[in-house]
Amino acid sequence: MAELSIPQVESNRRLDAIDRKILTVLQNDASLSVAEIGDRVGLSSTPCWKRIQRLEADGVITKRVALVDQNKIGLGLTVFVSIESGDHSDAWLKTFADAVSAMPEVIEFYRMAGDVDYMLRVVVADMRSYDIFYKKLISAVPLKNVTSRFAMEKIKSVTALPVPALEAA
Amino acid sequence: MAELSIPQVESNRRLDAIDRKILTVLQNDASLSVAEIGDRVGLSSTPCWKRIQRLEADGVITKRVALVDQNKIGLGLTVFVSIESGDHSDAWLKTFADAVSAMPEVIEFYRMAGDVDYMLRVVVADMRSYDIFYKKLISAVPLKNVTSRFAMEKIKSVTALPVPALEAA
DNA sequence: GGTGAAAATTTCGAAGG
DNA sequence: CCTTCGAAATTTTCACC
Repeated sequence: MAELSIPQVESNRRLDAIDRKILTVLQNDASLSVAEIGDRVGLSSTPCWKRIQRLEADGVITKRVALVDQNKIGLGLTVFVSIESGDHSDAWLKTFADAVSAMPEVIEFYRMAGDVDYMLRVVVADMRSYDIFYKKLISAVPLKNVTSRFAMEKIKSVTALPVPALEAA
Repeated sequence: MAELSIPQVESNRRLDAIDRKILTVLQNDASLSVAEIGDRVGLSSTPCWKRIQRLEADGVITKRVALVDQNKIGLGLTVFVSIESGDHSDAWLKTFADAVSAMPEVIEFYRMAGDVDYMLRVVVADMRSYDIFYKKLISAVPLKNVTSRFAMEKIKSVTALPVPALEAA
C-alpha cells in the first residue's frame, strides 16, 4: 500500500539555541567549512551538517550569496524613494508592484502604513542614471507624489539579522 | 636578481565581461561549485577559480553569507526611521554614528542629503520591541526629530546589485 | 540527537601552450 | 589568459551509539 502522502511543506520545528548560533555564524560568513561551524557551536560536523540541511529545507536559510562592493562596480548612488499612490484598485496595485519589482535598480520595495504608501531603496551609478530610472518609474504607472532622498554616506549596511535569543516556552 | 617587490595592495583591474557575469551568478547563488560557475560563464574551473580569488582579493566580492527569512526567526516588523539631527559638531556625529551602528536592530544606516539627515532601516520582532528600540535610540543622543514609518508588506528585497554592462573604453 | 570514518565532490595549485 | 591533471581538503553518506 502506498504511503499517505501529506507533503511536509515545512517542519517548522522551533529553533533551539544551537540552531540560532548556526544562523548567526552563517549570516556573517558562509564560506566556513561545516567542521569549523561545528566547532564554533559545539558540534561535530555531521550533526552540524544535518542542522544546516534542515534549516535550508525549512526555508529558514533562504539562500547563500556573495556580497559585492557597490562602489567597486560603479554603483555610487543610493536613493530612498517615498511614493504616495493615492487611491487605487487591486488591479492597479498588481500592475505597480510587478512593474517596480522588475526594475533591477530597485533593491528593496515595501508597502507602508501611514502617509507614505511605498518606500524603495534604489541603487544606480550616478544622478544621470537616477534621472533615467525616475522617468521610467513615473511613466510606468500614475503616482500622486514621489519624493527622492539621496544618500551621502553609507554608515552601516548588513545582511545579518539579529537572531533573537530563545525564549522559555 | 631579486624581483622588485612593490606590494600589490589591490590590482583594481577593470572588470571585464566575464568578471561581471561571475559577479551576477555569485550574487544570486554562492553555493555553486567553481566548475558550475565556469560552465555558466564559459570558462573551465581553474581560470574561473582564479578570477573569483582576484575578485575577493580586490574587495569586489566582500563576503559570502547565508540569507535568513526574517519572519521565520520572529522578526516581523521592518521600520524606516528618518532622523533630523539639527546642527551638531563632528564629535557629536561620531558619537551618534558609533552608537547607532552598534545597535543590531539597525540593518542599514545612511547619512542623507536634504531635509532628512539620517535614514535607518530597522528590523525588530514587533511593536513592543520597536518601542524599546526607539527609546534606546532617542536616549542615546539628542535628536531634533525622529519619524518612524512601518512596513506592512515586503514586496521585493534582494542583495544582488545590477552589475552594469561593460562600457567601451 | 550524536559519533566516527568511508565515499563522492570540490578546491586549489603545478606544469605547460 | 587558458587547459589539463592530480593532491589535498571538504562535503555528504552510512553504519552504529
